[in-house]
Amino acid sequence: MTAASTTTTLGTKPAFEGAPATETARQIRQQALADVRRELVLDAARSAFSELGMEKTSIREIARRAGYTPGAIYSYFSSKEELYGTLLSESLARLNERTHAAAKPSQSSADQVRLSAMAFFDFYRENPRDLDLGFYLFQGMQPRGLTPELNRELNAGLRQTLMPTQSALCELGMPPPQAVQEVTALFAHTVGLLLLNHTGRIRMFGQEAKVLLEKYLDQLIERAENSGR
Amino acid sequence: MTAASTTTTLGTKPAFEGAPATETARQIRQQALADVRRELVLDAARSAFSELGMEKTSIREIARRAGYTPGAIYSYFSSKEELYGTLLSESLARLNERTHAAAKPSQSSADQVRLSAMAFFDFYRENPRDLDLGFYLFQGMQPRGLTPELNRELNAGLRQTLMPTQSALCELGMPPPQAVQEVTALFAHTVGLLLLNHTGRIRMFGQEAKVLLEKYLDQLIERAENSGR
Amino acid sequence: MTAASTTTTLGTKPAFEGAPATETARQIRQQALADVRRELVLDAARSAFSELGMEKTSIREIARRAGYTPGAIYSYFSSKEELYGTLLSESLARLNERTHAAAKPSQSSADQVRLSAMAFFDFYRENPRDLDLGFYLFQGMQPRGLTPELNRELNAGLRQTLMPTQSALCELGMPPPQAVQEVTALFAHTVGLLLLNHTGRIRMFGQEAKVLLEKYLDQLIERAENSGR
Amino acid sequence: MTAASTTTTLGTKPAFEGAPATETARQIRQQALADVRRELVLDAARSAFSELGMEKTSIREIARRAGYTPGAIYSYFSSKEELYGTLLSESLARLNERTHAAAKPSQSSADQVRLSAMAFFDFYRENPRDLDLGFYLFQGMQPRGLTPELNRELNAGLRQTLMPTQSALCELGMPPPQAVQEVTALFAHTVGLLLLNHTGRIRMFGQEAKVLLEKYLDQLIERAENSGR
DNA sequence: CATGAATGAGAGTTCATTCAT
DNA sequence: GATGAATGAACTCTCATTCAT
Repeated sequence: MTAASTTTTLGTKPAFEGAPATETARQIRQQALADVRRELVLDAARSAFSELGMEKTSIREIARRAGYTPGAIYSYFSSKEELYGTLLSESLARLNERTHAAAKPSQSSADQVRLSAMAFFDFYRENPRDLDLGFYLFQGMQPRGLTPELNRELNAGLRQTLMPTQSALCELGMPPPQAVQEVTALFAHTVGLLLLNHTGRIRMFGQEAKVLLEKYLDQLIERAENSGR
Repeated sequence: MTAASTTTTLGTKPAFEGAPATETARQIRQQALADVRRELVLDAARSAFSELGMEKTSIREIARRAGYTPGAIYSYFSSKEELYGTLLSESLARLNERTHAAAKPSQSSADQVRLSAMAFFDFYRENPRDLDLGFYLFQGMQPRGLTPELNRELNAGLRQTLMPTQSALCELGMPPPQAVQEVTALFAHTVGLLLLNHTGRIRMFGQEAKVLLEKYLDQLIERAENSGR
Repeated sequence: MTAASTTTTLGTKPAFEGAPATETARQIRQQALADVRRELVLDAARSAFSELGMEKTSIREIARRAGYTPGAIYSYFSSKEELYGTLLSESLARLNERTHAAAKPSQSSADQVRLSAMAFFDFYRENPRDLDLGFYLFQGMQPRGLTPELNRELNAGLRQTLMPTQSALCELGMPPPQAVQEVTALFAHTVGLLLLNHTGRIRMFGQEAKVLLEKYLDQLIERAENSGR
Repeated sequence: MTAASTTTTLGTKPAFEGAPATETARQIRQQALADVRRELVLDAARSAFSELGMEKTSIREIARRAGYTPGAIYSYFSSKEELYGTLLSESLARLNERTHAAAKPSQSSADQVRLSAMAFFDFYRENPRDLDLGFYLFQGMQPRGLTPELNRELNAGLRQTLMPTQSALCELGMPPPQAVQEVTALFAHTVGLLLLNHTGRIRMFGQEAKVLLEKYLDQLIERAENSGR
């Protein structure tokens, strides 16, 4: 900016009346660059979280890892919470991809239930910081400092993530309303297991989270198969 | 001093043989007073937590609510973490009482399962901040700044809480190892539902946490009754 | 960014060859400014020390005098001890300059002993807070919170300071091992006198520190001159 | 106080017109007890200092070690500084005893110089915390918070401590004014060596404090013996 | 005389955020 | 867009001292 203005004769800002077409093209390029840099910040934030945890990660630390100074972060995110929100949004997108990729039409519906549910479980098991992120932002009744739009988007993303499992249950003969109910229960069950696992409490009982989830899925599939009759 | 004067008629100095006894009486009263004040601090902490959440609650805020200056808190708790630990410990004690009171020998074993499990659920549903407390302190692999002894004590307390349900399952004919497994799964399921409920995510699915838990318990009892055969 | 803009001729961005140079120039200016401000903080610290003494000087007080808020100090020094260490380091550098400047080759060796030793004495006599600083940081077996590197640096600086005197003693004919010993004793003697002077205890004896040091130096030079024979 | 009032019938305060003789006897006993307890506090302070150092020793810690609560300390000392002052006063008394005991009339005057000076050195070498105490209280121009009386008393005590050495120098034939001067210089030299030793700086030079002091004393005695001629 | 609860001031330090450049 | 200096409010915790009992 400062540097840029030194070479122009106007010294203030690029002329609007110049070549609009080029201007637009350049704007597009600029936007692309901005997106890349924004992603760079998000990468830095992710790496900081996964190494230091949610609480020890400061804007300073994220900036440092992104090769920026703290102030620069605010060019891309208007607050820490917004940055977190975006991070969660991307996390949900990756999760979504995993659960959808897990359930292929070539498999039996039972397998689709099992695999999509397991994909969900494995995602958070392998990336416990993504779990932290979700807990951090959804603590309390109103999600912290998230804009309502982002909140709705996150909710929709989460809902979407469970669709493969829900559809597969329907295909097994379960009536849609019951499928929704079962998917909700499955979601709760999975989250509970992940939490016990993540906090180490499951060792208290001498159990394995994955084994328990497998048992739960067996029973769920049995209920689905029986529901049709 | 105060105590001493109560036993003498002259009001100046205690009789020799009276002294030790009265001394003790005074100590007991003093201790009782101290306990009351300590409890007052804990009440302030609880109220702060429930209004502001765990992270926004500072020693300053707790002191303010207790009518103290920050330094005074350290007469009762040597650190913030110790205060939190005590709070969680008391929370678990209350929970323990609830689950044990819920399952009476006069009831059928099936009802004992249902009622003790529901007592657990209702406790946290009614006192969502107690849930926060547990999550706060058990975050990460090693509980934050808790002494290992307190950690063990808390683990034992939690384990104890689930015993009524576990015993009732055994009485229904379930082999002990399976009962432990089922209780673990039940614990996870309940925690998951509480979380969805607490964060409002369950509305997303148009479901009721309590209904889902009831369904889960029906299935659990059925499994228990069948396991004997 | 700046680099990217260098490819157009339209004047929105700086020319290729100009950018790096200006960039560097700006960095240099920025750095110079930063150095000035850092020195400002050190000045404030020095003034606070000299008025309030070492222990009553807090980061808050230093910030106040420097026209900063407490947090700003941490942009320049990562901790109170680092600030103190820097202060001591600069103090030693000034002292070093004085003792080296005092002993010129044109003088007789005896005068070099006298003048360099007196320079040491006068420096601390005129700047008693520099003495405090040294005592503060070198209290106890391991210097308080100083990094080992800084500690080594300080030790080396102190050692260096006494070299002019040591060399002059050798030139007077004193064997090096004895010169080291004598310089150590001289150092102790000087520090002792400074201390008595600084704490006012020397008045107790109705003596003058400088006179005593002069006598000591006369004897030392005599010993040096005799040691050759 | 309370105890005192127990013998009166008025129950409020001792009657002046009561039995003065008995009152006095009891008062004396009381005073003796008070002195013992005061000494107990001083012992606690000494032990705390020698284990924790001057800075980490708080009134709380001293009280704890004395078996008292913090408030009780103020029955014996009106402030922390007064406690320190008393401690230093006792320290000087012990030192005094040592230097006087070291120089016996049966020894040669030269030995009396050597032994009394060494007694001084050894005392502080063996009890480095007593050195800290002196430095702590005599820092800055005006001794911290000491009453002028105590200050004078301390000065006199210190002066007294060096008398055996001074007298012995006179006996060796040194004129009194020169003896005072030499004793002052010796004092400074010793303090300087103790300081270098205490802070570990003497290792920098590869020297031994005691050896240096012995050399200094040899020279001093030689000067004394020559001064008569 | 002794307690012990409480104060009040202050310590060092951290951090999201702002803003002139 | 980016810098980086700076703010301001917050944090946990310590301590000498006071005072009603």
